[in-house]
Amino acid sequence: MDKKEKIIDTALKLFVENGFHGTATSKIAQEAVVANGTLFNYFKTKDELVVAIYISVKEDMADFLIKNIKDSDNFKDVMKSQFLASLFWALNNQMKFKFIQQFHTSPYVDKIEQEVTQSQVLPHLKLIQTGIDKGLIKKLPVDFIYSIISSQTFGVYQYIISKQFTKVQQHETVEQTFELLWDMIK
Amino acid sequence: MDKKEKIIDTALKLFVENGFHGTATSKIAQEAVVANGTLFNYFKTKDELVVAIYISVKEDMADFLIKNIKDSDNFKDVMKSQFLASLFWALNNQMKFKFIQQFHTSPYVDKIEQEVTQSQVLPHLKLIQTGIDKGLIKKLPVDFIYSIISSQTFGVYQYIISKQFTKVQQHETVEQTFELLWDMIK
DNA sequence: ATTTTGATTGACTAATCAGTCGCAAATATA
DNA sequence: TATATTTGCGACTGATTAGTCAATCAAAAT
Repeated sequence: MDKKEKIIDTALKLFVENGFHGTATSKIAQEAVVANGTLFNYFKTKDELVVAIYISVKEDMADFLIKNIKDSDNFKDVMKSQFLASLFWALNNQMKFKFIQQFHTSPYVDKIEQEVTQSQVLPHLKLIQTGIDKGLIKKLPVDFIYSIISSQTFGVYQYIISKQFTKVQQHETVEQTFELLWDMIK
Repeated sequence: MDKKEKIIDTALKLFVENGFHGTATSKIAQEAVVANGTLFNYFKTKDELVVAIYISVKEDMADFLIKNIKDSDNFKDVMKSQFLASLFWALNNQMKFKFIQQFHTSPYVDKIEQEVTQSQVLPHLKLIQTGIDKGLIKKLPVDFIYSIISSQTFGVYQYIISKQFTKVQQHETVEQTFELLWDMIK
């Protein structure tokens, strides 16, 4: 197996479990069954590793969302498919989702260039803009609506995790939340 | 000035700036103009300090919210006053708010007893229950609605921070968001 | 068969860390 | 004033840390 990938996977797990600074590089190397020096061959510093994981995880999610855009001419359906896909991904990649949250609320966020982040939300902003142009959702700033939807996603995620829902219950809750959300912005 | 308070204030600032493990206890003591050992007189361990700050900050916020409950028989007004107060506090105590976020998405959350957290959200849950009983808001699980509102609060906060709004613009945005929220749950 | 190349290793280090401890100063009690 | 208690100090330590580097290895290229 690719050592770089192994290091990323192991580090992701340990970071989520013990925090960024709470995880020693030696521990990562040890658990990844790799020499200490190998880690630093692939990542010049520990910080570089953290940022690399963030980018990798974000790409992973972005790829999934792109693949799941419902190609319908019904705007609400398209919005819904994206909302469902986001939550589906989060619930099926809890460690990665937690990592993103941890990263976003940590001082590391400042170490990442705006462009990287911006390019990933752009498709979503465009989708929202389309809805506004068609008069299907309220005339509000696109990034305001995006902000609301994102945090709502996070909120439902937390709620679902806190309960021990079955897949069916999870799906019901997500559907229900989208309807609420839609009522709000339509 | 009270040394314990000075330590908490300094630690809060440094933790938000550099993360929990990224901040050395020696650095905290130094910046608080206090001896290294003094810090450990007040807090047995670094972890204890982190948790103490969390509790202190949470109390601070809870106190503010209690003081700002509008004593009206108009349910919507009461809800609104709480929503506005939450955001007002967050915007005027950004460091403390950031600390809470950082804490919530860190492995430290597990170190805090459920009871402490529960007692602080209870008044809000009760308020929501009242609204449901009176048939003023939708019949959904109270903690689900609480989840929705909380994440909405966080979302608007993030949005307002990302823009550089004047006080007036901030207020307008918050008011507007509450109306959206109300439309969603009513 | 020999050389070259690049990946991999793990012992090593200088720095930093959380936490200790014996003592001094300040404050309270008598 | 004398004594007791609390509060504060900072040099110290043993453990741990991120990061280095010269040596080794496997495999490909010559």
